[in-house]
Amino acid sequence: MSEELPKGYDPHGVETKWRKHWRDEKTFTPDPDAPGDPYSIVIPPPNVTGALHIGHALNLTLIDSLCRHYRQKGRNVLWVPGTDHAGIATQNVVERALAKEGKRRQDLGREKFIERVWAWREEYGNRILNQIDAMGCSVDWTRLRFTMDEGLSRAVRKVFVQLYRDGLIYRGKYIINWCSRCHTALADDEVEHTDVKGSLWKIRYHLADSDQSVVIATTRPETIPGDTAICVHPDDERYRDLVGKTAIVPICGRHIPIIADRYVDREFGTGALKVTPCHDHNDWALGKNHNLEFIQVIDEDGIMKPEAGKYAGLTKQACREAIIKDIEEAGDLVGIEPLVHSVGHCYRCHTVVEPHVSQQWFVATTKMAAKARAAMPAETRLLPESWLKTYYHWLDTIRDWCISRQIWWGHRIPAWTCQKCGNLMVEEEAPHCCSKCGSTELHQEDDVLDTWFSSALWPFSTMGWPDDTKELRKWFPTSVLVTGFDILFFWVARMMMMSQHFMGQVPFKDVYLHALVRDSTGRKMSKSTGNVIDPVKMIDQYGCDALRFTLMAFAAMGRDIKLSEERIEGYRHFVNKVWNSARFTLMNLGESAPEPVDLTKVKGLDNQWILHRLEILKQEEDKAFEEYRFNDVAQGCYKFLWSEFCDWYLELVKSDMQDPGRKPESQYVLYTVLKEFLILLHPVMPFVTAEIWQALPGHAGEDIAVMPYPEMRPGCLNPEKAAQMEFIQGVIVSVRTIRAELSISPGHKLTLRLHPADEGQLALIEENRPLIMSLAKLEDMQAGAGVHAPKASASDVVQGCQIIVPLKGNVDLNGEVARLEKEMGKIQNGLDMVSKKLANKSFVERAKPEVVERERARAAELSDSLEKLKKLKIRFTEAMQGEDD
RNA sequence: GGACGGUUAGCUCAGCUGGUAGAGCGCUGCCCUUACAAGGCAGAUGCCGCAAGUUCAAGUCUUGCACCGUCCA
Repeated sequence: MSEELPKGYDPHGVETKWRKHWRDEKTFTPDPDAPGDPYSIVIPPPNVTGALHIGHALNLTLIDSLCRHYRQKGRNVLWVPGTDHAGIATQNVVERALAKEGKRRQDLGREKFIERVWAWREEYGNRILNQIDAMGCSVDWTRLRFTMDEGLSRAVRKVFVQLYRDGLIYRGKYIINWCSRCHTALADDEVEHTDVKGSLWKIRYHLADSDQSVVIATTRPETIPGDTAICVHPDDERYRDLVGKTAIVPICGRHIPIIADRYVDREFGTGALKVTPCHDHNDWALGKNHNLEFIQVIDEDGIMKPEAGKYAGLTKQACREAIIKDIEEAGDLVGIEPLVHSVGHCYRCHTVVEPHVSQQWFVATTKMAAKARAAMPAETRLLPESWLKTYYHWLDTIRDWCISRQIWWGHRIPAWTCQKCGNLMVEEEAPHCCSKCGSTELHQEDDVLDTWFSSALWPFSTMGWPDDTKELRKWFPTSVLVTGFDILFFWVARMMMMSQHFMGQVPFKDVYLHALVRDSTGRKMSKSTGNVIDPVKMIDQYGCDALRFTLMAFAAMGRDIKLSEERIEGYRHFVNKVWNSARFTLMNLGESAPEPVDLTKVKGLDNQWILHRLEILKQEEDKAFEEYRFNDVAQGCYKFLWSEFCDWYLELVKSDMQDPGRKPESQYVLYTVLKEFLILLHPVMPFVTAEIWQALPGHAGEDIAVMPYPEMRPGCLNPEKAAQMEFIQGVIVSVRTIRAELSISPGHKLTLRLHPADEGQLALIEENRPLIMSLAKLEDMQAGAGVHAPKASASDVVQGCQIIVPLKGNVDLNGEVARLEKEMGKIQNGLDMVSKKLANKSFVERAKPEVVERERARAAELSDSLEKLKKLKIRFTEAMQGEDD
């Protein structure tokens, strides 16, 4: 027999139990040979150093709901979990730990340091995985992956070598973004630009062989020692005669040319630009185009180099101050203006990024970007579509991708240089000797690859590539990628490129970009602001289902989510409501499953109605999932369960349960509706639904996670019966309203007289007498055209049917007059609006006939109601004046 | 400077292909009616940012403006 459920839902025990069950039973480990169309998703790998934050929680909830839904739909679902090694971030964490011991990584040496990172990962790297589990994610734990695993590392090496041989990876000395704190190069998109208050210094440069001078404007005086030209716009009248002449760099006296280039913005500053090719990306381009000298004056640690002359050894900041002071003393400081300008910062540590010239490895992106661009939306759909433009723009303006990082934790670049002859060898496995001279003195590149380089392979490397695996054949390309829009470039675009190049096809059919989770006032959540909502804490406090449901309910496409703890708390009430509706159901069922009846032939209007509503819900949920309308998925469940199933159906069924003639049918419908609803809700709330399911008679020991989506039952669609139910509900609400507004105690049973509009209504009323009696709390009900209606009655009109509630005892009669007048006012307003429309000739002529017809019908019904209410009011006032009937 | 998004009830937000403004929370009143007080019943609340245009009809389509936000340069 089924056990009785406890009165309130307690998530803790339930969640632990089901998590363990799913893990132990390998419920979510699919068999590639099993039937069913493949459906696959790879997890956006969280950082191993990370802890679950609310953004992950949203991401995981959405993915899990998709996986569970499509599993129900009979698809063969694979969800691959895993983490990435987060080169810079992880190295930073371990270095910080070392620092506490007073050590630097250099003290350990590369090998020992790497060991140390692995040890750290062994100890702490599982935290995020456990948290993924706590979210109830139906991932396949047997296929857990890590970007530094042997298999994935092999994929990285193969890709690197192949791209190198295809001429798409090259090494060269270029200007890149340098973080002097992380001590590594960064890719362009790893630089975050933020507005900073700075100054614009205007400095005079004298011309050689003339007493002329030119005033340039700069935000970075410390780079002056590295100046190798002055640039103006070719059309700028002010400077036209200076072009081709030679200027003298203040302080160091170097002679530099004055050149002209259309790049210069004449409006900015003085319209004259100093050019420092080694310390600015745009100047680098100018330097290349105009064959300028390249002089590097700032080193990798942000210290001035010997090339900076007397300023050598100073920090950038100290140098800036010294230079300004010197220039001012020389009388060449023309002015200082405050300026807000955009400055690049390291996305990992927020240090100001320095453009820096150094030898790095690059991926030539132009060709791959063009292919990735062309694939959307033809082969891969991007949702919401509004991101397409951004995606295109990024790919159109892409520069070669700097992939080398001067750190130790990561995939070491598989390139070896012969120490003897300088031969460069790029190989998947370490060569034993030089391919040219045979020397065994080989040195592998010190740099490692950008973490995103390995992440870019994730959709196929996790499935075993470069081996030809069953997984790849079954599940690649993946069905959808669900991730935050913030990594559209970092990750999505690069996966597209790599997948097209190596797999010959796009990595996913759909990309769904979800929003950012913000705090209730719309600010980004961050530790420093102290406004973070910790999902782990929320799960602990309110249960995982409540958290998931909340995130889902707010996940409207293309919009950020403003979240507050109160909302999660609010949806916990919903979890409890589900729980209690199940308790009620169980109490009204026997010990074994009820005898089946033909659901397309049920007799009770309440049963016909709820089955109809359920059918609609099934269709809507299915469609909402297909269209990634997650909020509609959640709202649909909420509305059905609370406003229809609990508020109406359960109340209606109570009266059925008193009637042996109706009980068996209603028991079976109740049982079926709850069951099917639980399956529909399961993708959003896996735990509570699992727990209830196994408590249902006939389902002990079952796991709802493997139950199929309820079959569609078109025979149960019944709009006519649904409309009839709405009429009955209207009658009940009307009586309730009279009761509430006239302050008649809920305990007091009322008498009801009904004058139906037609025979159909009368029959309907009679058929559903017990339902009305019980929900409207009546002691007596009489319906029919000739039924006596006392003048001293409260009244209303529902779809033409007159509702008459005889008033006895201490009832506020004035209250009823006021109530009637208010009601009539409302109807009059509606009638005025419709009449105005119908009086408009153009409307009647030009609007669609069915629209006009609908308005006419409305007008008729409204004026009918109004007429009836007027008469009822007259009778009522007569009664107040003492006229008996 | 460019791109994108937002502006609807006190708060947070839904409103698809134009046809009587919705939900949740909050608020007010009444109720411990044996599934649930984490509940029930009933109620109040909206120049749908501003302005113009298209249309018989605009929260919905077009344009302009304002303010807020994000990304890119």
